[in-house]
Amino acid sequence: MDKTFDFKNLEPKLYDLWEKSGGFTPKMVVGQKPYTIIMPPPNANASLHIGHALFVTVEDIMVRYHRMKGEPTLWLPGADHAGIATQVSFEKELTKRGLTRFDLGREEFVKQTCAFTMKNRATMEDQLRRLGASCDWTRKKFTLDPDVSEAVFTTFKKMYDEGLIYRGERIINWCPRCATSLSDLEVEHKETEGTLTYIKYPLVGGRRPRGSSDPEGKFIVVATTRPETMLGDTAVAVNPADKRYVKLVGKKVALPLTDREIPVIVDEAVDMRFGTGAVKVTPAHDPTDFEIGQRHKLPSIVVIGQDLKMTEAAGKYTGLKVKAAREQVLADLQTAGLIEKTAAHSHNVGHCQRCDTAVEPMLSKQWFVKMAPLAGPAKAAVKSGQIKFIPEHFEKLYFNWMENIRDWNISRQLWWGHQVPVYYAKDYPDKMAVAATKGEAEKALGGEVAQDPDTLDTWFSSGLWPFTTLGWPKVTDDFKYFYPTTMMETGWDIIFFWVARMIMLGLYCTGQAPFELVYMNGLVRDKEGNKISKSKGNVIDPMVMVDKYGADALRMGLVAGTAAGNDTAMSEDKVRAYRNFANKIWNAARFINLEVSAPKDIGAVELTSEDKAWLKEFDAVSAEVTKLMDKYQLGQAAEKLYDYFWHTFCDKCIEVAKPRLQDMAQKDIAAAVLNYILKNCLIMLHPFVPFVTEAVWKNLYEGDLISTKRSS
RNA sequence: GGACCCGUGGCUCAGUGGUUAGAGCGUUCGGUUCACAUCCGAAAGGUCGGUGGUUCGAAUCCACCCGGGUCCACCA
Repeated sequence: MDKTFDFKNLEPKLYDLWEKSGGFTPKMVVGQKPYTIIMPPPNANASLHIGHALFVTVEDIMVRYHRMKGEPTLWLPGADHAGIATQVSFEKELTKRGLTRFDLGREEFVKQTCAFTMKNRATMEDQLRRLGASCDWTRKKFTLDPDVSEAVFTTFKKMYDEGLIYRGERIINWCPRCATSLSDLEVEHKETEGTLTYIKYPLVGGRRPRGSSDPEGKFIVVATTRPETMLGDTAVAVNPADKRYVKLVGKKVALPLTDREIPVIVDEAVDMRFGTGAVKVTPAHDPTDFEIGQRHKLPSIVVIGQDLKMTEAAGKYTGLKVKAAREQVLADLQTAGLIEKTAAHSHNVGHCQRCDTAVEPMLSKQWFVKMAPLAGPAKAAVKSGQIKFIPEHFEKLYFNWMENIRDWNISRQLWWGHQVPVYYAKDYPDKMAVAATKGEAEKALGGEVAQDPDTLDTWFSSGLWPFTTLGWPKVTDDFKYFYPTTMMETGWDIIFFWVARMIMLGLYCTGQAPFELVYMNGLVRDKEGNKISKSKGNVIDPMVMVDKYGADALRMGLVAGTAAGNDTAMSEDKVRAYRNFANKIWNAARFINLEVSAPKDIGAVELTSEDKAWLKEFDAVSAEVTKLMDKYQLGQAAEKLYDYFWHTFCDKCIEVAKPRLQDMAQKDIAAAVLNYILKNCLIMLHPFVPFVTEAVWKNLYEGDLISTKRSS
């Protein structure tokens, strides 16, 4: 054996041996409960980052642990097309070439994005191998695989037929850069400095409102941060309890800059303490206003188009960009003497999660999933303990979201993703059919059809992932045997995006909760606890760590001493420390290999009381580690093993044994004990540091099956 | 506005009712290089944010307070 563990040379060889041996493919034993993890499919649009390395490590540890216990163990790998994320990322590439997606056209764009994705996917899969991921590559899946897509379309149709998916004209989040609608989750709110403008709306035949700030009594004053939307106002609302306005309710105001008159109405949603207590209602451009509009059957007037230009409904402002329209509206109001005052006002403005462009709330016809009927069973599954979260407190977060759930906008005007399975008759575009395949649509519509250009929210297919990967809706052997799965391991940041939806859709589609356990890993942060980001320049590339210190070292660095759900601080120092640990294992084994030949079984030698004490201590550690593993306290299990192996086994057992190994009378006994503990430590350590333990094992117990010499 | 998390040695964090509170990195002193990119031994360093309570016993449970962070949310 070499003086040090040559991870650079050995790790890839070992992985190759593992993969070729078929050991990652489980044997399905009838009657034996399998241990199953469906890997969260990494987005196939970039290399793996340190966060991926963490989840791979945690999952691989659990999978190796259960596999070694003799359970049929499946870890199914995959890749996600990652709709909007990939599209935005590829569009950035195009921008560098001075192109937009519209220059390419949809077909060519999809083709190129696909090539881009496949290239990234291959890289990503290699990186998983380098991290030691013992997943079953024979079962790998991609979210755009034909069978997965078919399952997605089938689900869409089923939900449509059962009234859970509907098409509706509602206020959605519109990203003007991506030119698509977004779900509420894909919008990030940012505190933005704005201006609150107080605008006077003249009363029609009005009487002086008591306490009004308007001395003439001819106006009702509203406050807004979006003056240009006034062109689409269809009412002014006040709180029913607001005494200041009680006499104005039911009256009309003349909407400035237009020739329309709009009513003054009452609605609970109005906050008396904000602004003047009177609010302009623009149902087409504000979510609250939309709801007020629904309650009062107000018309919706769209004055801002998807291109962020004023529509024809905006009269003389038609064609102006929103910002220009705002300035013009303000100027015109000023001229008319209708601006009472302005005030600085900071408020939250939604931004696109992917491209950071300010999102425009907009009335639009989109597809939605009705969430309330799905949320009920999903809440119950967690409440009843059918699904458990680790750590438990994330259940509160889950309930909190479930209880305030709103319908889910699932249609996107993107090009990369599953095209919605909605078809229109070519000759009669009003005739629509939802069908799992084009053939079915043609049958239903009796002739040629055109497919709706929209695509699905990428998280829709993700929500089906635990079972589409196993062949559902076909009742395959895999589905029967491995579903429901055992554990879903993922980051707490996608608990709503993904975990909640998998539970809802899993229960809906299969009638069973898709997994028993949700293990939340934390975020990997830098040494100072900062979020890792390219812009901060504190990125730790997992592959660089693997190159410098080995995958075992990186794995230990990621999990040792961390707890589920807690963010973990990562540093090169830490990885270096565990590189030394991997080497320590190697050298302890090397020492025993040098000093001991053909060790006897501990049952075949006369143990001293001291030997018995060593073995007893080992047994205690072994029991404790097992207990920790079963409770998913991996960080503690890793630390316990580290501490025991280094500071008890190496520092004490081996040191004390050194003189005994020179003593003919003691030699066999000492050798047997050392060998026994080493061998069992290797077994327990293997899930954490699979490479060095495997290399040692092969050298000591299987003969030198792999060369430990550096290849020239 | 609602909800959640955290506050433990210089730094980054484990530990969630029970004997002298732990690890990694860092610091100090000594030894060794005879398995180890070294390694070993020893040491310094914490009234576990504060106050009150429950308990035979609390870093660990409860209440309040202070400090830090995060998420959700339609105050225009």
